[in-house]
Amino acid sequence: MWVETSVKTEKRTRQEDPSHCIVQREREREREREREMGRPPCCKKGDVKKGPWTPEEDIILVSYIKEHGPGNWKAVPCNSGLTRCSKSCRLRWANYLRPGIKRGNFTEQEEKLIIHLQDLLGNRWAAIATYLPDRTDNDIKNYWNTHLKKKLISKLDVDCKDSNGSKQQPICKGQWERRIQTDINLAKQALSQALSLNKPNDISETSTYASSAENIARLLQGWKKSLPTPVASQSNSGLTETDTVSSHGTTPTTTTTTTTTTSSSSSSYMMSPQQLESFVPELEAQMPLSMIESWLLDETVEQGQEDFLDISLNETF
DNA sequence: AAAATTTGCAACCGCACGCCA
DNA sequence: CTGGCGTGCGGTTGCAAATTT
Repeated sequence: MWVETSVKTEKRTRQEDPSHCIVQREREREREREREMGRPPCCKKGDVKKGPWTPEEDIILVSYIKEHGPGNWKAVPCNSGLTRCSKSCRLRWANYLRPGIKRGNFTEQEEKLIIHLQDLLGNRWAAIATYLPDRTDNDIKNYWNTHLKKKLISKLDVDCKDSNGSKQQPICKGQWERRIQTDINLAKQALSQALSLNKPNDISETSTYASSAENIARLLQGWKKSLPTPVASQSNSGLTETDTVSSHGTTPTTTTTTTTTTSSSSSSYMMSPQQLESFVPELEAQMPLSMIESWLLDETVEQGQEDFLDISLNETF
């Protein structure tokens, strides 16, 4: 769905709302002041194109990133010739163009996982997205808002009607115990992954891509492998195909794989590689690493990764 | 068949955070 | 220590497609 854009997006300004106009004017003034004070505006208004991206723009962006790697988004529009704001470029890359993105058709497993994680983490989509490495936070957020929310609401309605007269607790008893337990499990899982640095990635190849994005993303095939060195100052977006679930806490591998996270550790349940680096020695000081490892392994072997999910997921549904 | 309404989702906006000079 | 800057995140918007009337 590629549409001629700029004209349409002009309409996006919410001028109808008078209160909004006041706020808008206030902000304009603020920006003006900032400009006078020396702070350059993020993007020159007017020069920046908005609205849906065209395939041409996509190709420009992809080939630029192919050459320079993601990151330093500020420089992208200037150097690539795109008339887009740096933010827009980053977003387009992160949510649509970067390789390894799986789109549409959420599986039942994914659905359950999202519901479960949303229950645990709230609307921290970036954190949730780290558990679904081939999905973007935006996608998950949209899916939640459009599908899952309704699904859950109607489910709760049915539950309430079913349990006529009895306690109408949507979430069953002992939820906090289970929640805490699951939190612990999540933390353990993250740490476990962080500790098993040498384990090969077992993220299965994704098979479904958005058709248009797929074509463009294919331009990148081979690029990642041929990248001589990890690009300096990698941003968090992108490069997921080889990325593992890394984001929930694995430290960067020392292979040629560029490590990134789709989110910047906004979750308290997860640790950034930096955090882990400082956390692990700290922990190790308190107890030997082997102990931690065996503790983790014991637990995960006993339970199995899926078990902990199933338990709570089955309860969620 | 046309109009009205709903749905899905790409993209924007503003805020917050971390890094660095 | 502080402020500027770049980046990431979550909420929200609005367009196009799909569905209903």
